[in-house]
This record gives sequence, structure tokens and C-alpha cells, in this order.
Amino acid sequence: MRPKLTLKQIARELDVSISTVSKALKDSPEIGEDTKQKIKAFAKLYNYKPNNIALSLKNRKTKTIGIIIPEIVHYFFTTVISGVEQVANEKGYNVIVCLSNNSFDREVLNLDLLANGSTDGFILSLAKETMQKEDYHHLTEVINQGMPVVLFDRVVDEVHCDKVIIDDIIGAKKAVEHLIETGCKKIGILSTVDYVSVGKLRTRGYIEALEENDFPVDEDLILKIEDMENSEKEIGEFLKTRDVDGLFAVNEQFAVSAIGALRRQGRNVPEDVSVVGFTDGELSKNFIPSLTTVSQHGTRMGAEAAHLLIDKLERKPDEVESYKTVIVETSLVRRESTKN
Amino acid sequence: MRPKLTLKQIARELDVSISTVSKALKDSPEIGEDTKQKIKAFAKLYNYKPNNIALSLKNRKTKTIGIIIPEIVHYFFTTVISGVEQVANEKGYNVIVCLSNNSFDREVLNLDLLANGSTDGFILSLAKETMQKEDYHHLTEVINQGMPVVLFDRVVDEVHCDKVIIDDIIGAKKAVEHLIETGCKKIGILSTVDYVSVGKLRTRGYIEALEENDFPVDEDLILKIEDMENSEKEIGEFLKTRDVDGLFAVNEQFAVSAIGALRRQGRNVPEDVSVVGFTDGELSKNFIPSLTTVSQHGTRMGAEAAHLLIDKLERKPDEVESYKTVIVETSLVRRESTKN
DNA sequence: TTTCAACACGCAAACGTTTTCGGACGTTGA
DNA sequence: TCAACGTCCGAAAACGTTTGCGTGTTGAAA
Repeated sequence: MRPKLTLKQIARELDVSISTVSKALKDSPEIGEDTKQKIKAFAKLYNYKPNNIALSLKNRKTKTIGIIIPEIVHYFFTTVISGVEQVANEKGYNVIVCLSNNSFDREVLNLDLLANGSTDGFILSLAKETMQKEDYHHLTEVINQGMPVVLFDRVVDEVHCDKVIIDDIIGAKKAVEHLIETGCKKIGILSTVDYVSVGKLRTRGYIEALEENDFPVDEDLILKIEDMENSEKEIGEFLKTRDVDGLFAVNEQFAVSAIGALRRQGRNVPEDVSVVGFTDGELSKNFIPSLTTVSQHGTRMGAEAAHLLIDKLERKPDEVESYKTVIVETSLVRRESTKN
Repeated sequence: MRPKLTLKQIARELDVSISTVSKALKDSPEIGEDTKQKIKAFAKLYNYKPNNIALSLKNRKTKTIGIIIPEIVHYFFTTVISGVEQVANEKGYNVIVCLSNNSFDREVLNLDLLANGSTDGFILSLAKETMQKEDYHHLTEVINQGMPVVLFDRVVDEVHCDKVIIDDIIGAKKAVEHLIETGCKKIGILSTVDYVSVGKLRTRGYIEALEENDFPVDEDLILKIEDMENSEKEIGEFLKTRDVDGLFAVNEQFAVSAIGALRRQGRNVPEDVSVVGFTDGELSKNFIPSLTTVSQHGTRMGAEAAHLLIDKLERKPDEVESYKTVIVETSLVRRESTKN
């Protein structure tokens, strides 16, 4: 076992000073050609690599960005991470991932931890609990300390920072309009309770689409699900008494649950009922019938977020502060769960 | 914007020395009660938190563990991350995630980067390309420098370190035996090329199960897929000319592709053909019919890996070196894609 | 009054870098 | 012969901590 090589050891070995070694390795003109060669050769031979921690301390930046998400076992978030990782890597940054598990406390904990030198900035999507409590002091505090933060997906007006979102309303409208275009007359929605902002917004899009097309808005066709655990049962009950021919689900899960329930009730998709989901994940692609869905392009969102953050990080200190909100367009992916 | 508070600033503000502040905050008996109170109050008021980077440098450990996986948009890996994260957090460690994208070069790059001070140890699953090249010098080097490494899932004998695996052979046997028990007579397998170790092992398990039950092993019923992109088509072709009544797929993807292809050919699952998958992901749970599958318990694997790693990290230096391989048991989850 | 322990605190080194500054030495030109 | 200059290198500070040790002050015991 041979521990890591340091400048000091090279210096001692070659009988020069530490600063000489440092300069030589950086190809400084201050150092004579032959000394440089000698030092470089030695460093290469023993595979010297500078210690990142020491560099971070000196430079007061770590070249790593923290990403905090509510849960990782979730296709959308993994695509976002993937997007972040990609551009971060291109720009020489590392990515450190933390999970809030939708808990406010864990979100605060992780943020605090990473804010103390471990990262240069954050990309995060708020925990459900945080949005319920409407407590964002941990974020504003971090921002106040000069740390750039980019919020994505689950964002909130109260926090002033860059944001990356999709237009949930427009996305939902696309879905519902597609149902209308393909001949559905009575369209229901499977949504979440309102404090989940995406649920609220997508419900609004659903309503707007109906209104703009002179469809009646029937509260009885709107299901707002709170308990994710029992969503399947709840959806089944709901559908049993609703004579819809079109269904917009605000996520994949709800969509497949609905299809299952419908099938059990002897109703076929898409012949009897067309179904559109939201989020283009593994399920949508592989389900039978495959799901027509609104794709959020998580990878692109992640990439955008990373760009925003890195721009802030590498901005000259005298540039004026300004916060952007980039909206990543959604797109409707037509598959088998709707009539074409 | 108020930048982070340091010991030095507190010291200046309160007109004491840096060391006094440090000791006071650590409740050292060296410091007088009133001074302590004064310092603590001040620190609390301005929310002082020690700088992690400085601590890392001083202690020569970072309290973070690196996890390098081939891809993140993959249910199994996310569950593993989740497991690692959980126990890491309990023990006060952070997790930094890197993606190799199945590329050897990226694996080396990430490892090198993180090895230079950013992490105390690694948990990783080898990139496909790495296993093809059979080049593991980057790992042995890191291990030689005294960094603990835990390999999981895609492991390899050549690297000496702790490992967490499932018994692919036994898992596959469970699957095939279940097919046999439920009355299948002619059982095929959808596998991968042999250099993907899991494919190879699961194929072996398939063969062993057949032999032990006095079933003939028919090479013609074994499909080894190389090109994941076109797996769906390949599976369709394969099934068209095989009159199987049982099918073991080495992953979820293959299983659902098979079911789709069978259905298109007018064959029902599980009535005409029973299908068992491997990996208990979103797909398996939600597909219709839901998939009988061999669960790998990714979360548990991640947790085990984290424990192994942290044990090594916190081991007294004089303890003897020893490498464990823990085998996480798989379990068969019976669902609708097989007859009961 | 002297001596000494106990107490309270500061100094300085260390972790591994980078970088500014200055010093030693040799060469050049007048 | 000597100043001026160039070349090559080292000392030291800095980033933010922790910690062993030294030191000054106090009060009490002798």
C-alpha cells in the first residue's frame, strides 16, 4: 500500500523546494528546462495528481455541484440527473446527489451539509413536505451566502433564483386537446391534491383546454388523489361510476392504473376509453398498449439547469444579478393508448 | 450577500484567538465558562458551521463515498443508490454519484477524479466496456493507495476487494424451477452475450435447472442478445419459430418485449406461454399482466455495500485486511405472467 | 513575601496547494 | 571593476480547521 504522492514528497525526493515542484508541473517559465523535465518525469512516473481538497480550499471552490431531489427511484428524476451529469462533466464539474425523500428536515440537513464548502451551487427540486410547509428559509439563506441555486420541476415563486420548469398548463392542454381531436366527448382527469403544484397546474390546463373547446367542465370527472399508496384502488372506484371516453392522467402511474382498472371493467383502451399520461418513462414505452404521453424531457431540463448554474458560477463578480426561468417545452408522444 | 462565517472572523469580532474560538465551540475545558458562552452565542446567532473542505484537509478524510455506476436511468441502480444513501446518511457520510455510461474511459476518469481527495472510498459496478477489455488497473491502483472499494452486481474476480452480489445462478434456477413446477415443458431463455457476466451466469442457472430436472437443454431455445437497441425485433424473430411454453428473460425489458411479441403472434401469457423476468422494477409491477420476476433487492445490496465500505473506512489501521463477498438472496415474486 | 498550582488563553504547526516576492548567482556592457 | 540585469529558485503567506504546548495571570498556601 503506497499512499498518495504529494508535492512535498516530490520536493524532498528531488531535493528542490515545494514551490519549484508546483511551478515545474505547471510549466512555469520561472523554472529551468532541465529541472522541469526532471520533475515532470518523476511526477509522471509515480503518477502524481494534485489533491482536490487542498485545491478546493485554496481556490475557495470545489468544482462540484449538488443536486437534491425528493426521490431517486423515479424515472423523471434520473433523467434529470443524467442531463445534469452530462453537462457538468463537460465543464469539469462533479455531481453530488442527495435525497430528501420528500422530507423537509432531510432537505434542510442535506442543504446545510453541502453548503458548508462541499459544493459550489445547487440544483434542486423541492420536497413535497417543503411545499406544504411553505418554508423556504433554508434556500434563501444559502442564496444569501452567495451560492447559486437552480430550482427545477417543483419550484416556487417565493424563492428568487434561476428555475427550469415545463409549462404544465400547456402540456396538459396538449394532452386534452389530443383527446378532443381524436374524438373524445367526455374527458376525465386523474390528478393529485392541489398542494402538489404540478397536479394543480395540470388540472388547470385540463380545465382551460375544455373551456377553450366549449366542453363543459364537470367537477365529477376530476379525481384528486392524495394517497399514492392506494391510488390504484381509488382510481378503480372512480372509474366504475364514470362514463368517460377520454382520460388524462397527470403521471404514468395513474395512467397504467387506470388502464388496468378499465380493462377489469371490460372497457378497452383505446377503443372505449383513450388515455394520455404525463412523463415519458419506461412504463409508457413498454406498457401494452404503449402510452400516449406528454414528455417532459428530463434530460434536457437537467442540462438546462446545469448550464444556468455553471453560468452563474463562472460569471465575473461584477456582472449584474439576474434570474432566468427557462421553460422546457413538452411534447406529446403519440402511442397506442389513444386513437390516432 | 453575506459570505460564510469563519473561525477567524469570529475571533476578530470577539477579540480572542482563533484557537480559543475553536476550542470554545468544541466545549473544551481549557476555555473559561463565560468566554465559552459568549463565543457559542455569537456562533449560534450568526449560524456558524465549520467548513467541510478545511476539515477534510485536516483530517485527511472527506466523509463522502463515491458511487460509480454504468447508468442511472435504470431502476435497479437507482434502488442501489437509494440503499447506499440511506445507510451512508445514517453514518454521517455523503454520497457522490458518477456515471460511467458503460464507457471504460469515463470510468477511469471518474475514478481518478474522485480518488484525489474527493472521497474516502468507492462503491461501484463495472462498465460493460471495462468487462470487455478486462482492464482493471485503475481499480487495483486505487485500492493500492489504500482506498477501500466495494464492487457490486457487475463484479470480477481479478479485483481484490469487498463485493456484494446476488447469486445469479440460484436466482435463475428459481425462475426456471418455477416454470417447471407450473407445468412448462419447453422452456426458452432470453439472455445477453456472455461477456455480460450476469447474462452468462443466469444462462448457466437456466441450464443447471433444466439438467437437474431432467429436461433436455436445447441450444436452439437460447437467445443471446447483443444489441440492446434492437432487442425487441430480435426477440420477435426468435419467438416466431420457437414453440416454447415457458420463457425466462434475464431482465425486465426482454420479458415485456417477449410478451408483446407473443401477443402479436396470438399467443397468450400466461395461458400459452409463461414468462419470468429478472429485476423487480416499475415495469414488472405495473405491466399487464404483471410480471413474475426474480427480485434482486437493490436497496438491500446498496445498504450492504455501504456497510462494508464504512466498516473498512472506520476500521482501526492495525486490523488485518480481509475481503468479504456478501451474497444477497434473490426472491421470486409471483405475479400474473406465470400460471400459479 | 515568595512559591506554585490551576486556570484561561494564545502561538504555531499541520493538512496540500498556489503564488507573490525577493534572493543568489552568473553574465554582460561600459 | 563594478553596476545592471537575467535566470533560476526558495521562503512564506494564504485557504479554514484542530491541537499540543507554552505562557501569563490569579489566588492561595507556605
